[in-house]
Amino acid sequence: MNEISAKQEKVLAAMAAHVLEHGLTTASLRPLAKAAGTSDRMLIYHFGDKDGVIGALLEYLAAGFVSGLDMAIPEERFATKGALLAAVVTVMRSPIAAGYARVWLDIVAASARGEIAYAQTGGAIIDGFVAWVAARLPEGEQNPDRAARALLTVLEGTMVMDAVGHGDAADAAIAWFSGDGSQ
Amino acid sequence: MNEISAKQEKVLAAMAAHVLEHGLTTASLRPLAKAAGTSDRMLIYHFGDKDGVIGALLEYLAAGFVSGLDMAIPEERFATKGALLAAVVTVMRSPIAAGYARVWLDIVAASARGEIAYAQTGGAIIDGFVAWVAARLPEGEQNPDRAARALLTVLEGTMVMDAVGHGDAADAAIAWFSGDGSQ
DNA sequence: TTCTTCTTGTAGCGAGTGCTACATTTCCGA
DNA sequence: TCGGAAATGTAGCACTCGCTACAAGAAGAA
Repeated sequence: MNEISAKQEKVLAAMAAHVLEHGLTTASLRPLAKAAGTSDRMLIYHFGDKDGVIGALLEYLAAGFVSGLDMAIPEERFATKGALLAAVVTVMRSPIAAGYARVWLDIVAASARGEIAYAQTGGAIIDGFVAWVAARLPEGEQNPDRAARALLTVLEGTMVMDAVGHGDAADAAIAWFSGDGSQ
Repeated sequence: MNEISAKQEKVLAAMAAHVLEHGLTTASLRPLAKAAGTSDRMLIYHFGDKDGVIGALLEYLAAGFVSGLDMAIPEERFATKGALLAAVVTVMRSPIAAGYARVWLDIVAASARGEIAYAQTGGAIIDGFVAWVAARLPEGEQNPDRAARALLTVLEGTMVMDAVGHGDAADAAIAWFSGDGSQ
């Protein structure tokens, strides 16, 4: 359905790099076009309007994120839920993931503001992420879906805490999640 | 230090109401002024520049939030950490708190984007919140500060999940936090 | 009253926003 | 080689943004 030429792909890649550095919701057409070596005129021509540009960008970024995540953490079952969470948090804290974290929090804030396009994309990303986590949970988990969602919720919390400079709190949550909370 | 007249207070209250409905980072001077029955010219006059307006607004909103939270959940020790988390989540999901959740996620996203003023305010809010939670933790908690930070991290995760329409995942995390994760 | 200081309205500047009208070039099939 | 379609450049429109210059009223002190 979405036939994109090699040229389009290059444009998207360049814009994605710009967005990963500067944020998504603050991006405007002219800077985006400049980063991609084209003009706002051309972006509108190819994507219809700004929403089209943002939508394509979101799709591109989401795909890049999951492939990067798969690269960093191949599909294999972890010994404990805590180890899996710690591994994902480590990846999310790496410099190359920082841009994705920024964009993700932009999506979340826009969703909370009621922008349904963002909320839908955000929900879809979470759905994919739940499956991704469930496939890496220790074997014998009674309710993998439920466990994956709980783990993801804690992960989201750590991203928020990291964003406001409270990685210490995030660490406390990870440690607590890894133990049973009693220590 | 911050002497604010009754008139200023009214202006701030009106602007806060506007921000709670429409978001913080998307707010601009003219709509803000209109909501407060004044002019952009006057906002600059009283607060210096837009950063001054936003700063005063953040201060006002933070104060309103903690007083509302104290009202909803007075200072008393809960029987379990899970019960405390569930109580806070219930409050945060109430319609009157929705605006604060929106604003909070705006602050988080701006912090991630590197806007230090927001990051500092966000960090301070978390600090206050940690103390607030610690004071309500069950007695006999070995490390209240650590437990409070872990609880808060999970709470932040639930807010993110709620924002993107995955309250179900948040519920899973709450249930898991309340038990020991084995059920 | 007169003078000074505080407060407010009017108007506008320069920059940026998404988007469009119009003309031109480029390219590919007939 | 020609003709139509796709692609691109130039210029600009109507709007919003944060902020400011200037002047006029309001209020209080002398």
